[in-house]
Amino acid sequence: MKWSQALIPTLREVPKDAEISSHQLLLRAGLIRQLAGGVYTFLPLGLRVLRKVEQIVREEMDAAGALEVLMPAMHPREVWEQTGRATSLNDILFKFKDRSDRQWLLGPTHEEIVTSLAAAEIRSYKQLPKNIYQIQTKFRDEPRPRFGLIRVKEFIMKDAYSFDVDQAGLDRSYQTMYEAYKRIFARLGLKTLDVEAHSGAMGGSHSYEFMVASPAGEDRIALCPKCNYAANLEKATSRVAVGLAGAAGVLEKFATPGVRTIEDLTKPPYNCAAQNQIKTLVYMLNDKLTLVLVRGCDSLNEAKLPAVTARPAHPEEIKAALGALPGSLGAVGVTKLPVLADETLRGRTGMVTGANEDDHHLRGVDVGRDITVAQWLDVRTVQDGEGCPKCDGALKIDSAIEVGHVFKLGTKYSTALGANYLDEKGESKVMIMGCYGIGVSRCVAAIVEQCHDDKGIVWPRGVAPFEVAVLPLNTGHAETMKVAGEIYRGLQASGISVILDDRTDRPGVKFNDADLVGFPVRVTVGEKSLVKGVVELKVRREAELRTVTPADAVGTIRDLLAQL
RNA sequence: CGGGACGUAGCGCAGUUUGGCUAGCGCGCUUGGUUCGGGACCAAGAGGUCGCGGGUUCAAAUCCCGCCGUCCCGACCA
Repeated sequence: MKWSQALIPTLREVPKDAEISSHQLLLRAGLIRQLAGGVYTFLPLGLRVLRKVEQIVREEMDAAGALEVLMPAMHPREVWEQTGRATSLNDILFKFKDRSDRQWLLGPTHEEIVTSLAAAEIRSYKQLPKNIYQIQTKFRDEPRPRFGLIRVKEFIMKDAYSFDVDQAGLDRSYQTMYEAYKRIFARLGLKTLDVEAHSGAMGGSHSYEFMVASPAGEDRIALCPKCNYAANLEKATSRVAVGLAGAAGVLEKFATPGVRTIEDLTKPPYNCAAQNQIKTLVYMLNDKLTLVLVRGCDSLNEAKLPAVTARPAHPEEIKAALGALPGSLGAVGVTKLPVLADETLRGRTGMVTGANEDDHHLRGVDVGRDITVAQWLDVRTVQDGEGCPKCDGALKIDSAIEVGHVFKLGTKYSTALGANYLDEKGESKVMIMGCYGIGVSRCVAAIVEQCHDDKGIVWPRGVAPFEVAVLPLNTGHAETMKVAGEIYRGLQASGISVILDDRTDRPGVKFNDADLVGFPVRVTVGEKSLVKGVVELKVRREAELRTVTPADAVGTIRDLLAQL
């Protein structure tokens, strides 16, 4: 490709609407352009990167025995009604009608479609296992698109779905995908953390997310630098140093006019440390009003609640059940409602909690003596610096971008959509599913987040839009153009992707654009070095400048690339 | 959906507080010339519904009302 004939609209200045580095650089390097909030065009260079990512994913999926298909982006609504997700996912669905008023939606994911396919086409255990995947555009009406390509309304995803006869088969399929994912991210040049994820109320036993640590990430993860324990904050646990028990005391009610928060009680005249308070939260768990207790210094992790459906109770519900409003709630003496308590409260004495009477609290609470706890469990959110659950290290909390997810689905969709097969005995059984996603377009952003410097992108070789850029510095100089042209054609002939910057711009422009776009290797052909009989090679991610004779250039570049 | 900011040439911005003649600046773009190893210089140009609609006024980029769009924080996130 000759630069003069390409469409690479690099930007000298940082676009106003871009805050995170991948967004800025993808725009500045001329890879993407925004059409609307969360909707982007991939320009030629961006598309080349996207295709490379896709191809790596495709090769590894194929190698893992998965079968590529292409499912529709538009789905009749009825399929989604069969699993109930037309309703449960309603808010993120793009919906429309055709000319005869039939209702459609744009697929936000494809469990329904692939399971319908399996139900229709797979009948016998002899046809199993199968792993079916696609690379497809997905549509989600995100309430808030943001961060460039990281959270968008239209994006490209690789989604794979495994169908097995039994749990052991699912375990194998899952393991195969897990290993394929490791290879995929390594080839993409992404350093990922595989973290235990919250698998949701419907989930199976295992769910791992592949995360790229980045300040632009929307997920929070807890990691242990010492033993590599890593978990999504929704799931993370920790060793907590239990504070000193307060003096065992007498239960006593005291007036706290105007006090509504834990923090209020930490101030004079009460001076009650947050960790010696009991935070009483009221939730509707599986439609049953339930009290949930954590220490005042902790925050509840809703994902850990043992329920399929959970929502905070409304103030009216709370007032009706406990006789007080949030701010003065407590579990002392409550027997009509189940009480769940975090493990950190076990055995605590001398605690302070609400009295279920507005503007009054209780002190001297002995949790074991005064509160009827139905269930002890871990429902708190891990905080930075707490002990690692697997070793004696300390956890760090970081932001990360989720680029992949492997998940044991179970039979939710196969049951709803009748994906059954006949086993050896002729009995009808339901297929057991796993699903495995990779955010392909999101990976492009994640790679840029991880691979850039102050000059621009530093593409890993495997996904670079071109592996080499050849820069003839003075296009008016015949010898320069002759040498540059020979190297350009030589690289092409060796199967190396190369762009020739034949623009008439000054050298500085070319150097800066090459750095900005981030080609792994740059070849500089200029009069200064030509008189010495050499051209210059520069590896984007290194500072060192090498010189080689034009005749040796192609071979040296091939060697350099092989090391990248 | 709640909170905040912004919307003026392709990009980045000034001008809006305090209404006033032909709406400016830098970069980029076009033409000519001089240049040519890290974003050149000179000269001449092109390019604008000041987000949209309504209102106030002799007069609106500027004031008022409504709407739309984009970004950030939060809520949400199969």
